[in-house]
Amino acid sequence: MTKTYAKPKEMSELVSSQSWMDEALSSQDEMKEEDSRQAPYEMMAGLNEEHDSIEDEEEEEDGEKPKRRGPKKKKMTKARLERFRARRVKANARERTRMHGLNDALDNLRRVMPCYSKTQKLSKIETLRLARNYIWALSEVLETGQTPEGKGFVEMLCKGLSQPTSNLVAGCLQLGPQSLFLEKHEEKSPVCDSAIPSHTFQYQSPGLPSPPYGNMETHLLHLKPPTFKSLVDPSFGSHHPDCTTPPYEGPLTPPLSISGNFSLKQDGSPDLDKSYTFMAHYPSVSLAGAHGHTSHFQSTVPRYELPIDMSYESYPHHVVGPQLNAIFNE
DNA sequence: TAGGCCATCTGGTCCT
DNA sequence: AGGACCAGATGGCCTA
Repeated sequence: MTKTYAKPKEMSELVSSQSWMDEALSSQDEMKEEDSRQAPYEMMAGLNEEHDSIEDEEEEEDGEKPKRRGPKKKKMTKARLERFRARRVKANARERTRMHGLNDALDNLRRVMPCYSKTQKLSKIETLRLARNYIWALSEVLETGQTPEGKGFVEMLCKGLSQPTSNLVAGCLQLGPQSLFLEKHEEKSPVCDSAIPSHTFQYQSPGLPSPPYGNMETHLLHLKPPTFKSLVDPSFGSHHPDCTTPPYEGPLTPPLSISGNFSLKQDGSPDLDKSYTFMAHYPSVSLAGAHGHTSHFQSTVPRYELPIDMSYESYPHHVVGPQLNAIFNE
């Protein structure tokens, strides 16, 4: 489909022809800026210097244009044009930095989501939706004081998410999406119905995300082990000069095996050296410990029984984090 | 090839 | 005046 956007307002007026864009694009390779998508406007700063006035260009280009109302714009002298361009260049740089900071924050958010993959990032909108659902689901858990029941918890997380993201979440939480969605279909549950219509269900491998997220095997080839830190690591520092949100460097959950279970060392601790794909946070694990009873997660997911005791007490302290440890022990 | 997602540029608006 | 924020426009990349 051809996108039919209106023409940019001022750019076409500022510059009489498309030639500046062509020149700018052709000269992109020569640019020394870190960003190869550097501004065409910034690149064109040295172009069309023969024009002393923007208004001159407007008059030349479009004689049929209706006269603009209001006070007549100041004549754009060469000096004014220079200043304008300089301002624009600076503003563009600021805007880029600002957006990078925003993206960094989104990345940090992705890392604390129930599933996280460096290779297949959730889109921005899906990240926000999942975050909303996650907060909602955890709030429910806190309010009711009960551990999240596997399927119901995943259903809450999946509400309004796309099918691939829903499958990803379900896979990460070790709930077979197939069973989840088929059951949902049978139960006519409103949750996720719009997001994952049964007739479009294309799940291929139980417990694994569907395309475009690929499968565990392919991801396993590309992933590196995570750095486990506490969930509320005080050592957080900003890696971006303009990013006020400290980077989230990990807290993530132990690596999953292809079957979706943790890879364990001989001593029973998670094998952090093993490749992994998606990291799933298990609120049920932590909260089970917090409320002093064991997780129901295993019993609700018979096909993916966890090989270890998933109660908080058995969970490695360095994974959960001392801060949370203190909270849970309150 | 359509459509989704993204980065970037840009002008407008508000605030300091 | 200048910076932050925002939303529209645009083109690139990728996937089904």
